[in-house]
Amino acid sequence: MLSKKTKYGLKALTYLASKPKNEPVQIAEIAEHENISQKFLETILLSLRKTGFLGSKKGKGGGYYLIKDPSDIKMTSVIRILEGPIAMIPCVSLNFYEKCDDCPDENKCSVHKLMIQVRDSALKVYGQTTLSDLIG
Amino acid sequence: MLSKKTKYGLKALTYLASKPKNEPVQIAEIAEHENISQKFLETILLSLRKTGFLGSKKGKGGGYYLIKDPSDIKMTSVIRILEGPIAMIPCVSLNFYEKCDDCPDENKCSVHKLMIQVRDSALKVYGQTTLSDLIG
DNA sequence: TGATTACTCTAGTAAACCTATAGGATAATA
DNA sequence: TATTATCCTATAGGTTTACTAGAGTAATCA
Repeated sequence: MLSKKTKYGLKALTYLASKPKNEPVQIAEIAEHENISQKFLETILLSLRKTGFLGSKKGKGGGYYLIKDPSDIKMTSVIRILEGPIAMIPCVSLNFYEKCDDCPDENKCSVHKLMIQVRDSALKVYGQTTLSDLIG
Repeated sequence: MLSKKTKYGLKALTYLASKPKNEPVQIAEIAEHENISQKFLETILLSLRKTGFLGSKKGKGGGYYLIKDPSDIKMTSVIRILEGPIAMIPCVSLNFYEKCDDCPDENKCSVHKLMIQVRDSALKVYGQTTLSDLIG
């Protein structure tokens, strides 16, 4: 399941992408337009800023804005930041790999085999989709 | 993330599929072979029996066995029983649809748009994979 | 019949995770 | 200096996950 965090984060990014570049948009405006709890959105936007997607400006006329061009923001990186691994199980994760306790041999594991295919199919979608594809 | 329940269930099904048909295999044997807590596996196999994948026999020489041919068991149905929806968000789920509270218009939602693609790509994998593809 | 075996079923629980919310600190602007 | 808006940490409260306990039921075999 996609967390609310990821969902809200994506919506906020899309909203920001629809605005003129480098024009700060206030949290309150995004929250209201997308029906998101403002306080919750604060923490989400903060993490998107710390990971290099957003810039911010404090004080009057401040807000958040996209740093990169929407067509340069791939879903793979957004999802990994907000949601975590794209793989459904750590033993097939490219960026968050972890061995299974119970598996003596990954290469013989049926779940492993299946989940590699699922991962690759998701990766294909996320890899060819950028923020600019989500607008409009 | 794939739950342990689904992972263990898939492993158990694969193990059963590798055995001669209609020969009951005890929970204890599956649990030991796949390194799964026996008590936990009990509840998983029970739910697979109740949903028509497995048959069971009580008493000495009893156990669980596959009812259908492995090539007739599609991953779509196994996953839906064990894990729940294949979609990552209820508003794009075919079998577990639910409207989002915050979305006034699904068709204009960027998350909706993206998640339909992800759902379809997962569905393609699960739809063309059967239990027999996972053996060996 | 009675002992053993093995599945059936209901509850309970500890830990982890999710979805916020609170409240003060910090910085920019006017 | 007053106002605006982000920054940051902590924590509350609910839900889900991953088991575990223990008693019940049915089948087999001596």
